[in-house]
Amino acid sequence: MKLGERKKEILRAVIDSYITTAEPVGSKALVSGMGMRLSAATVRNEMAELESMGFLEQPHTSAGRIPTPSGYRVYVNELMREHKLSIDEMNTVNRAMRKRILELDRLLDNTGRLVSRLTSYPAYALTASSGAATISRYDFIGVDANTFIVIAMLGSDTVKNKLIHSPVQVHPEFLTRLSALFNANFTGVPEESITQSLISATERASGDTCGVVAVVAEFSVELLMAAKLMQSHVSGALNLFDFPEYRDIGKARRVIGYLSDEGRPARLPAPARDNGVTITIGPENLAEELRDSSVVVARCDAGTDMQVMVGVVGPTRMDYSKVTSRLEYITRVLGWLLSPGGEAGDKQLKGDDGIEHS
Amino acid sequence: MKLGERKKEILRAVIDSYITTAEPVGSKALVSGMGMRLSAATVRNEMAELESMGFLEQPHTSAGRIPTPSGYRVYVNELMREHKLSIDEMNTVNRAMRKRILELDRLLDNTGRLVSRLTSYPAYALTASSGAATISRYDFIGVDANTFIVIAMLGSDTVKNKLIHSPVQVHPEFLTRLSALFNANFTGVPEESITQSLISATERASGDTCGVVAVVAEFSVELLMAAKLMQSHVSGALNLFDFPEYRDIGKARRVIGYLSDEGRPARLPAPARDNGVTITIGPENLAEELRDSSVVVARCDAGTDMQVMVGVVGPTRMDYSKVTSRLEYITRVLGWLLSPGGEAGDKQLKGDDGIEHS
DNA sequence: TGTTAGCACTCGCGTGGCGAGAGTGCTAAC
DNA sequence: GTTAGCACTCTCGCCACGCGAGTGCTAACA
Repeated sequence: MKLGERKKEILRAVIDSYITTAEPVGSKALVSGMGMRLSAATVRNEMAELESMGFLEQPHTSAGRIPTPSGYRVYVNELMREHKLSIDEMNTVNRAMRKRILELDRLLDNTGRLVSRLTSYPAYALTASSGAATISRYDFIGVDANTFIVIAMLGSDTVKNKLIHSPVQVHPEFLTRLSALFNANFTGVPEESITQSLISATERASGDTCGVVAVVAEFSVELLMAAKLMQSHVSGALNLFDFPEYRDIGKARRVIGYLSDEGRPARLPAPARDNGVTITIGPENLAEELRDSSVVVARCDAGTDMQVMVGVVGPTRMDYSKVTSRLEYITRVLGWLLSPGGEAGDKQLKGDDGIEHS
Repeated sequence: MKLGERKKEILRAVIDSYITTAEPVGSKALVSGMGMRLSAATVRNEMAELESMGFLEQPHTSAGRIPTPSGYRVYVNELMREHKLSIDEMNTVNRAMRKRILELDRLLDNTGRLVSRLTSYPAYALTASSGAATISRYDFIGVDANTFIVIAMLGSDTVKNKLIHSPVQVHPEFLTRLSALFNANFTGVPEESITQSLISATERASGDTCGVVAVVAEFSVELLMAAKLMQSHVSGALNLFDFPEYRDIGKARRVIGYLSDEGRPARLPAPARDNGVTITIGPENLAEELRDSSVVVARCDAGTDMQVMVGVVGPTRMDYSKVTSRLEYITRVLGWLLSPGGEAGDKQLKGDDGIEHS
């Protein structure tokens, strides 16, 4: 099913126009709007053929044409013009990302916000890791007689803390003992290894009689579960309402609900390799809720067993070109920041001149 | 403007019915639906009078009546029947709150979620503190040669951490020096006292040549700003779409946008005293964006100079009675948890039998 | 005097017909 | 292979119409 040069041009013009206006585009509008050197009648014939090939369709007889999902498919695969980021936009990204945020989840949150601001579509960011997450170290800090802080580091990029009151006094030596025990027995183990018997043993060994050990263990399990759940950070959800295709509240609701619902992100599309971008158009989506939306998602790898996905959802007539280029740039920057020598990436952005030094 | 007993009963019946159906209620529907022992004609006369008093209005001639804001006002002030929480609901609250979360912002987040689940309206939670927030202690933990964690405690209930990579090696002695300097000079001071000259002095005193001090100082400022901003945690925003009055997307958007927008919460209503509940109906709201929504907000005090506000927004025909009772109960529990001897509150909930032991 | 039944009236809402406009497909000419 | 012309189709906005819910008024009743 090879398309002739002229058909390609017309298909591209139709999609470009539909992307910006959301109105079915007719032959007349096409020749006048675009700088077409063909007559409307010829364009009509071509459009009729594109329709029979399944790339265009008419909402009803005697209306203009709109692209079908397969139409968008060939558009993103071969027709789409590459969109360049302006210097301004690059600077925005660089400035936003240069804040040296090292904690993964805060970083993802920020990235999502940035993406949704830059694309004006709702955005999400989430991590997937092939290996099970484990806690790499514990620290205990006494605050006052009854209060202490436990700090747990997850892998090499996430630090979480919790403030704990104890019904009885906590002595510094008790905290030292806790620290030794947790660092010896709770680090490097997956969530399911934190069993009741391990907790009881630790309670005995530390001399804890009032459940402090249990609280710390519960906190640890919570962290490990959260890491496994691939929580997604959604931002700019309200942007969805700017698009006429989501005037229908139910539709918008389902999409936003789906994205925010934890656990669900499992069924979002994901690119196969580092720096890859995947575009999933309407019915290509696995999730029922996204069947009439499109998803563009970029991946960047951090270390050997963790991947970050940054994605955007919108109507099928999404501006694929603009979104793709921005996602690509942002995940590239994210990759620099997350690469083992994170500071190297940091240096890349120092310039603030928008010129890419890679 | 004293209302007769019968007028009160009719006004209450109209509002009760309108709250559940969102349809204008006519005289006939009233006498048949409710167990009225009066005839429709009499009710009609009374309703006409209530209308001339400004408590009811007709969307158009020959439609039923709907309550006006002043109608709701007298309803909440004197007509509303007290709603009792069921044992089940109390248990839900107790179980959800009993998790011993001590960090304020996580607690607020959870509370908001709980409220929106229990009321089916969007909920928000935020803190206001009369005194300026300050950092009460710093801790520095070395992770590896180039990496360390800084932990800052805000007041007595918030702990935040940040992972920092340094371009040069950080020695344990350097961290000790940082700790001493920050605990001496950065604790107990408001955000505006963290000046460039203080930072420079600290850099010199610590021997920092690569901006690590600046990063920690910036982190501190960020925390203090966030504490001052009264960030609000909004949950269940999507619930708004269940109400026909928010079918109009623009309206729903404005309300949700207003709540989520940081900084804005300043203009939300707030009760004057601990455990108080304030109901603000439609045009009574200061914020333009809330002029046709109602807000119910409960306050509970934690310590001497911090207040927590938990609120709910919805259409003016909100179920004030249900919402008020739930907010009251939840903030009471929150108050126990936040009271200086937080564990006392914890004990109140131990029973899980829903019986209130206070 | 307060309450009730009856009745004419009002007005929003949903339905159906109508005309305008946009866009198409087909055919014939270039 | 391309273009101009023309009849046809279908949506959308507009308007008139009738239904029904609900009212206000009046007169009769306890």
